[in-house]
Amino acid sequence: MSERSTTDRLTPRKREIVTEARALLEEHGAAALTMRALADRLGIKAPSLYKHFPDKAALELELIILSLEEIGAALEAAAESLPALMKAYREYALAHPHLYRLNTERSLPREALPEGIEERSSAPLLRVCGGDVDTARAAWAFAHGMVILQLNGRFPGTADLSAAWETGADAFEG
Amino acid sequence: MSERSTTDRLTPRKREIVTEARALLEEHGAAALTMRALADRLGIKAPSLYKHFPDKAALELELIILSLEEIGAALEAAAESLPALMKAYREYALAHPHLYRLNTERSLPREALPEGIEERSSAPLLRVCGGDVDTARAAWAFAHGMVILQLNGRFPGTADLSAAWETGADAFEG
DNA sequence: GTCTATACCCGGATAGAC
DNA sequence: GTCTATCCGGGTATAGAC
Repeated sequence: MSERSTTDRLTPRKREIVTEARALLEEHGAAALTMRALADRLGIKAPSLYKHFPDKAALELELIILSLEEIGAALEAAAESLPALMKAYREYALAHPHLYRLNTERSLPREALPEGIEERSSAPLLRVCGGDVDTARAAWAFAHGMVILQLNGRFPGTADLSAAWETGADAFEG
Repeated sequence: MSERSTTDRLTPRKREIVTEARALLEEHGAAALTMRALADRLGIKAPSLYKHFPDKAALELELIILSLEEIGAALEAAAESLPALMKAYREYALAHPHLYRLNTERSLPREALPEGIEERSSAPLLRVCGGDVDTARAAWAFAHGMVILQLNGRFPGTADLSAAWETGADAFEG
């Protein structure tokens, strides 16, 4: 269970860069996360970033890892029941919408990910579903759908989303 | 119930352009849908497109309208039960992944949409849910989540997604 | 309705000096 | 590890002739 966290895996300078990248992303969205803007924020010039990361994708990978770790931890802390776990998922995603998007809107670069992180991130859900992978996947799809449709402005402004969440949580508990 | 379809609303030339835009999008994805590439495909130069549409967003709007109409029709044709309707939703989305993405990954430009199209598109689902909006929203979130997580390569390659769909459909029927 | 020419802005990334 | 200078490519969009 050695779970080398982001903190151990990166040099201090790289961690600083990732931290600022995260802040930039969370504050202004994916479109604002450019190598130039990030460099500005760090008080350096864009080309200097390439001494630390080979390309932008490598930087984004660190953000994805970070987000997977945090989601796993948030779910772990709420794994007493499916409704509690869904509440934690919803709250994490809505608290970090741009990071959540970066994480979920592209296919996982599985080969580049630290060993076992994908499993760790979803283990609490699977456990709460009694090991039933079909229920776990369906529940995940529901939760992700609720979050992302809301973030994408797809529900009417008047919609009572908490009621829909409750309906979904109940549906998967039977 | 006058439902001016795309076919009546646009001049023939505009329809040709929209048709080619759709083909380009469906064949090569959103990133490939550029004004230059679209013009190439039509055998004209990019600036000429601006004689027909004020900007790219206006063109994309037509694609979104088109997709909403088609989804509504697909659901209408399968509205005998929730599982049947979900099957239709899944099949439409997977048959037109890039169009489906264009439609769902941004907030709906509701003011620019033809009157009532959003309602028409979702009416079959609401009807099948017996008018219960919470169930309809939860079921939609589930279906969208399943589709988009699959398109984003989020499920393991070995996952039995049909089983997860069935689990979800059952959950919302009780 | 189409063309040519072009402006404009933005992005990621590299070379080579210090 | 940072800099300056620069390349290269891509996109949307406009002006004005035909």
